[in-house]
Amino acid sequence: MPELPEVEFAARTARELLEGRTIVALHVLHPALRRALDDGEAASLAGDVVIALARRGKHQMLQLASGRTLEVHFRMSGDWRAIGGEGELPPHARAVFALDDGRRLVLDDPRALATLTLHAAGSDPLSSLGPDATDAAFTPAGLAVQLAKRRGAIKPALLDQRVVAGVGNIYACEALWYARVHPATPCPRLDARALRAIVAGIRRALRRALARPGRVYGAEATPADRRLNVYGREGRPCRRCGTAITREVLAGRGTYFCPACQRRARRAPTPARRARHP
DNA sequence: CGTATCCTGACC
DNA sequence: GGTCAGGATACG
Repeated sequence: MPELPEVEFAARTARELLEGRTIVALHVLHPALRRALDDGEAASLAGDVVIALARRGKHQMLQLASGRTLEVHFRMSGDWRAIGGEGELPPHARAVFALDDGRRLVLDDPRALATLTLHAAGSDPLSSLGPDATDAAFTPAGLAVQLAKRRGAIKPALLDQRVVAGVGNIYACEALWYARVHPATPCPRLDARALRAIVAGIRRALRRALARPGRVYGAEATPADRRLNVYGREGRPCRRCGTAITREVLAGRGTYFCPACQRRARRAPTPARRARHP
């Protein structure tokens, strides 16, 4: 489920429940969570107070009164469910925060890949994260700097959270469709115009998803949800030109694009790139 | 760089 | 039974 927009909506839910509340207990229900958070750490959360919940990229950071930070990452299928004291746990409950007002916040995660990580006071766990995709600090010029070190394809680069935080497989596909850039285009072949289009495409795809809560993909997305233009639309007509959408695997991820309106750049963008040719 | 891996469920 | 999945990381 979660890319930046879905995490943003989930974070709003969690914020409402958690902020200002004392954690009575954190119950860890799935053993995989213990790889990052041992039982002692989980127990140490009892009595701590959630001062604030901040989202950075796809990470949710719970700032605790003790000065520590509890990082929550949903990975592939995590989500929050809020229930009262009597409510039944959802079928894929993996962890439960019991709060001092009697309510509970449940980490619901079918694939059990989500992580909870406790960071000591004063540590800076997200220092390598790039600018938030929704932030004004994410600019074509900044993207150019990040991509200058890369020779590989643009789409895997957009999925690298050090380049830009919050872009996942769905919105990387969508953004490149808006930008009319082929996902396999080598980074060195992208000129300034293409980078501007990619940044604008990312913003546009995310803005569209952030405009309305709810899933954009999967069983819970209604057919009326036409928020996605290429992802999951293999064989269906491109909404711009009618050409059948193609699916290819790139860097191990399903990659959807229009083979007609997303072409690879034909030549290097700057003379410097070609300087070594005679 | 691509590939395997974590884990479970949905779908063919 | 096999394949695929919205993420990230360890590894060759």
